[in-house]
Amino acid sequence: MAHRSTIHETLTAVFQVRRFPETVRAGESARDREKSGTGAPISRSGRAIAARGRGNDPLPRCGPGERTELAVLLWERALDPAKGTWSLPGGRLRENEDLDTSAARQLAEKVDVRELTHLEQVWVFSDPDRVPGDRRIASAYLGLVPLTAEPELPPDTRWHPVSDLPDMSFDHGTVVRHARNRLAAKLSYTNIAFGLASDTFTMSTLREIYCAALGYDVDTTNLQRVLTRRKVITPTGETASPGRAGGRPAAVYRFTDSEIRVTDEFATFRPPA
Amino acid sequence: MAHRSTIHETLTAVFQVRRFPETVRAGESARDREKSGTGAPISRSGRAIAARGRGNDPLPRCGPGERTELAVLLWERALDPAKGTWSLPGGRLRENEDLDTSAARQLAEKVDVRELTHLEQVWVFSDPDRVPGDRRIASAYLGLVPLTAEPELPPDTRWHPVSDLPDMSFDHGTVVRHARNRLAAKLSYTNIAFGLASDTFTMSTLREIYCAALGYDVDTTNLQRVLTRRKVITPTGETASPGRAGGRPAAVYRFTDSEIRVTDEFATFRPPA
DNA sequence: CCAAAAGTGTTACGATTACACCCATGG
DNA sequence: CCATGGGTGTAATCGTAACACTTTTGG
Repeated sequence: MAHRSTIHETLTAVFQVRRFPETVRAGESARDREKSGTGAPISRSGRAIAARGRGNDPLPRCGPGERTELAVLLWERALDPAKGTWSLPGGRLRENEDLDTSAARQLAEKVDVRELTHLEQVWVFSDPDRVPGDRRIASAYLGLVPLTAEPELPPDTRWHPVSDLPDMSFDHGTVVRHARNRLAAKLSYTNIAFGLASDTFTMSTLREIYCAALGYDVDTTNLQRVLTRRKVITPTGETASPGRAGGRPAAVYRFTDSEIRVTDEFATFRPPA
Repeated sequence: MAHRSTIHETLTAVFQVRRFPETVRAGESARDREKSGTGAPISRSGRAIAARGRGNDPLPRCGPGERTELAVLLWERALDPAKGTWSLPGGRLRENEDLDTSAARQLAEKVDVRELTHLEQVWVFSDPDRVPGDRRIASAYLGLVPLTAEPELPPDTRWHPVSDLPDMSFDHGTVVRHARNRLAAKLSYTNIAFGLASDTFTMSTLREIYCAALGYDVDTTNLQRVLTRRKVITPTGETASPGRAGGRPAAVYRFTDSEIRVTDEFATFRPPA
């Protein structure tokens, strides 16, 4: 039997809340989605992009034909093994770094790590045959990038909505699901959303973030009250001017801490009835 | 620079609810711990052992001078490095096993693994210098042994109350705390207590288990209602005869499942006010 | 003024905690 | 018949969900 070396790698599911063109759910509940859906894949209005390019609070409202969704960063394999499938960023652990350091370093090849607001260990995948060739033990990580960041990406790399993952390499799909579940759970009892939000934001922006990350609808009012009571968010005192549609100007908030913290050990958001 | 090989090991915190002689809360926190802490865990009354030796529901009431507590299995190092400190069972990962398998195999040297009712991954410790010599990346596990089990132990191995750990090797103390926190958290929203309870049991026994594992007092009445509503426990229909002190015979229950399961995603036990 | 967006207040509900009271048994 | 657990029922509490109503702004 040939000698097989064992290497240790990290794999990071980097999440960001983004807008995607409405997906065409072919075959099934097709028509409704189609109408505004298919046509506009690339066309995120220049204005929107410009507005988000800046550092702060660009109220990303859902335009028609767009959905705000949790996205994960993937790159497409140009070579075998698993050519053409999509993979999580990551790579081999070096001799003198710990896993956290390694995950951050590997990510630097794909995104500007200065944009990375949070990184945490999620799970270890150790099936001896999880990938062909040498054995690779994978430590899975969860990473977060804020709403307003628009990092440059290498040509093989793209954001994909987690609700509609492409053909994934090896067990990378499982990794994404694990990480997403972890994120959703932690939204309830920690301030982890700081990693997905921009420096300052309005409550409706924050609501969109929570909706996207949790996968269900959240009430703005209650979100505000809960997060304020727990001192997770703090009003800056400023207000944001409304869009051209009018409306009352929104109060601007920021996260009290920029590091993860358990804010209420016994808290649980629940999906709507 | 000398070449340093990297190996992957597992470390398992095996927990069992056990009775210990009451710690003497003497003058300060220093002396008391030393006295009964290190020395005494052997002197459990013969009767208690006999009663618990059998397979089912021996209502372990706290006698005077005894406390029911969560215990962790440790062995004492006879050799350097860290001679005389206490370690978690574990060891090196083999080429053709995954981490779960490895953890179970390593444990077989310390306890009868047939007694092991649950085993799950908790964390990875990867600091390049966490132990002297070759680099060891440690995957930490949580293991459970039921109340009634009284496994044979090797001479260097002993149960220690988690509230009073001895001098621990390397980062093993941190591992124990991590695992214990994980256990406490999962008691709220999963049926993980099946791993700590015997096949069948009365509510007051189960209460003791929850108290020991959570570290705070739990109301028997409410525990029964909550676990019944969630269908975590099922009445067997039998009753246990009361002790010589008299009292109404207790209903006997069993856990509905003998595998971990999320029973109520949004549940949280809270400590008493 | 009217529509749109944001914020306030109130109620409803679900789950858990706390506790008083009734039941069954041994001595 | 009484002390000792065990079990049942009910009230109190806490947090979040739901929603109607008021405020502020643009057209």
